[in-house]
Amino acid sequence: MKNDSEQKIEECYCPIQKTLALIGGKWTLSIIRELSSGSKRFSQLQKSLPGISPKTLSSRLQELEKEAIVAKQVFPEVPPRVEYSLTSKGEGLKKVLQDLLKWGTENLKEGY
Amino acid sequence: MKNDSEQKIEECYCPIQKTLALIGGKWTLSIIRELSSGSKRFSQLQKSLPGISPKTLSSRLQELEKEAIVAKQVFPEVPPRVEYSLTSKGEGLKKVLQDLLKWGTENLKEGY
DNA sequence: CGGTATCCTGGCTGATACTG
DNA sequence: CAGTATCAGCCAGGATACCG
Repeated sequence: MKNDSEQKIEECYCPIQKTLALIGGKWTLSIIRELSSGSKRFSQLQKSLPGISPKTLSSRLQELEKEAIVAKQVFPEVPPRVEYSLTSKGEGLKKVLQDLLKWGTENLKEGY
Repeated sequence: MKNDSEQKIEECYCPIQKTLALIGGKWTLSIIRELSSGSKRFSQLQKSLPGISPKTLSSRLQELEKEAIVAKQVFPEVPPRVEYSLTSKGEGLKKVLQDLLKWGTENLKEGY
């Protein structure tokens, strides 16, 4: 009763590695969490994530945008305004994160 | 219909980070995959994972053992024999990896 | 065989300054 | 405001040698 699903994993790990590489960055999950509650501007994200450098934030945002996890909307105003938000893919990713959270909570040793 | 599960993620990411840190190592998934098909010896793992250094293999194995993902069994023989295998926790982790694989396959851009 | 001890390197990240 | 450019530091991981 577990054979069907178990086979796949043993054959192909590449998409898993890619997914981990994508969400495994130091700040990536935090960024996704911040955007879970609605779209935010670059500077808002910076304030919400104490310690992140603009360079890192920019990089992570670009990666996530490239994979269509977050959407970037530019408002042609002065001063410039840019808003980032989760796409439906990003919402789907949250599902996976739930499972990760569940497993981690149930199986990881505490007390660090 | 999605509110209940989504809340948690926005409140606590620590176990997710820990889980990612645990399985995010360069070779960790491959090690788990190798052990999926049954217990293996240190040297067998080395052969199955071309390019891994004994130091790295040892480190990953220790981490996984520490979190009870893999079990280490020492046979007091000459020459020494040690076998590593997945524990039930490790099997449970495979479930999560399935979801990761599914999401990655469906949502990640191809062509690298 | 099954590791540990050392040394070393590349890439990610942080800090900071600067620009459109 | 929303980034990019530049430089420096840390650390996972690689190479290699050695040990019980």
